[in-house]
Amino acid sequence: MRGSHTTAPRLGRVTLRLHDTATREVRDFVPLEEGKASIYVCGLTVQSEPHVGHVRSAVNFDVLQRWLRFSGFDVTFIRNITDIDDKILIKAAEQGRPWYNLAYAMHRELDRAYTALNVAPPTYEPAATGHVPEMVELISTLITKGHAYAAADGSGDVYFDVRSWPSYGELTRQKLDDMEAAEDADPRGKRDPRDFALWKGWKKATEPETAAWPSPWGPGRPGWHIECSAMAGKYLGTAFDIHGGGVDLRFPHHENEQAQSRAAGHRFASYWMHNAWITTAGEKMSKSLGNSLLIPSVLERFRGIELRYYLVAAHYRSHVEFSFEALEESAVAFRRIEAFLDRVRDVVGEIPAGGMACSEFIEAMDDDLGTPAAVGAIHDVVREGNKLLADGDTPALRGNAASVLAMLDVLGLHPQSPAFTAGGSEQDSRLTEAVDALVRGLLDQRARARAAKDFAAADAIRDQIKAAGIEIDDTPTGPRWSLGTEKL
RNA sequence: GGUGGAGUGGCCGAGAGGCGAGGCAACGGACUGCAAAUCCGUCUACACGGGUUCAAAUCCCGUCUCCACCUCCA
Repeated sequence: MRGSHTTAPRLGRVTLRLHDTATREVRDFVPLEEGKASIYVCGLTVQSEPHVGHVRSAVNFDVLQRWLRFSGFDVTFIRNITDIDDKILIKAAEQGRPWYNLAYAMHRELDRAYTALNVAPPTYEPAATGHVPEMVELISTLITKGHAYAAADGSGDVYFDVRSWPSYGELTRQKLDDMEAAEDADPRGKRDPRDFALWKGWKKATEPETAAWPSPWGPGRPGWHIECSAMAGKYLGTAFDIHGGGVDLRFPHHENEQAQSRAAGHRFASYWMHNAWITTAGEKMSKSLGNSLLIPSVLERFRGIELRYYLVAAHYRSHVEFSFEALEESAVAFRRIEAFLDRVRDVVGEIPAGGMACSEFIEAMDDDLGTPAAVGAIHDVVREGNKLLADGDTPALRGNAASVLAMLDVLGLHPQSPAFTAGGSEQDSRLTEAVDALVRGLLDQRARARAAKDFAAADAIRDQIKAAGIEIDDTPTGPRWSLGTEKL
């Protein structure tokens, strides 16, 4: 079971397979440049507080990033922030504050959520508003090449001309003529109703001056799709390996991105990866959103590491029906792993770093990031470890636990990750020591009562400790205490 | 209308032609003063109807139900 592979780089051996939405196949991952992987993932539009669905995407692609690094790739990972768009402007206006104030506040909320879930920061996180010149340049290129035009109605809008790009629709295998034309949409200055905005002319009457940038077509702001094309081009070049995002972005966003970038002469992404939805009550979260699904609210009931485990235990391409019951079950399963590691630490001390991942885990991850099977493999190793613990085989146990830790780390679930231990202050550790001293005193009394076969007294002490929210486990090496999982 | 996806045991969730993922719950056993934890075992499921095959949850045909996207939702 254990150890035919190590954490050493596995360059030269192409073993990783990824599902490519464009071909709808699981294909060998062959990077453009040996040993390197470049990834662009669509981040969020910072218009409201992040909910569970938003962080799923981030966690899924964080696992991809970690797995590529573990596999020895030099990873460049770009995840953008869309900090200017219709909804931000509308919401900010409703709330009577500047749009950039709202966007920044939501961006900070998002960062907090990412941190709580141990989502590693990307190589760079470009914001749309910081890249308007690059977008203007790309739009100009498209106009020059005959794939875009300034609207004839004098609005200052610029549209991509879908009829000028024959392969439009290739990513989602749709034919232009089969697409439902938005019948209610006003044609504005479009040549075809399916043409999409690259640049939106400033609407003086309804939008603040701060939301308009200069351009050859007059003041305005970029369309959504062009942002990602421009930022991906700036940080990853005209060709890169993987483009990711949620399934809903396949069309129109990713289709449009690809059309724009290829029309401008870029090869763009080699692989497209899309994470599935997480719904509640059968509905997508944006529809059924109550406050309870916002990240800060979920984190009042579950730890970040538990929420992350829940998300990682499902395959990224599988639809997840979110429920607190399922999250609770998942948390219980994770605590089983954690409790094992705690018990091991009592026996062997600090578990060494650099453990080996088991081959089942590696095979699962190489197969399109098979995190469910990978998690299953971790549970198998934990079961082995529990036996070693019972047998008192300390040397084997050390390796076993190190393996568990290494695998957890790849999934971003290492319990000692700074993200999960942060907040522990000097005050907290003193508090822990104080509680430990008190509990130990009570446990000594209980031990004396048990030695005297006075089980009524012994159990009374255990109940008293339990009433304070502390669980007692009798182990071969003596009793140990831990904070109970039920909140008082 | 077009495109993509889903329906699995009490529950959550994998798998994608043969060799019973994993977890939770339940039950039986071991261990324990009793618990808890842990280990061993039990519970043999794949929406429906046909078909292909020595063998189908997995492939094919049909049916039903559900979901997402179709121009600024992760």
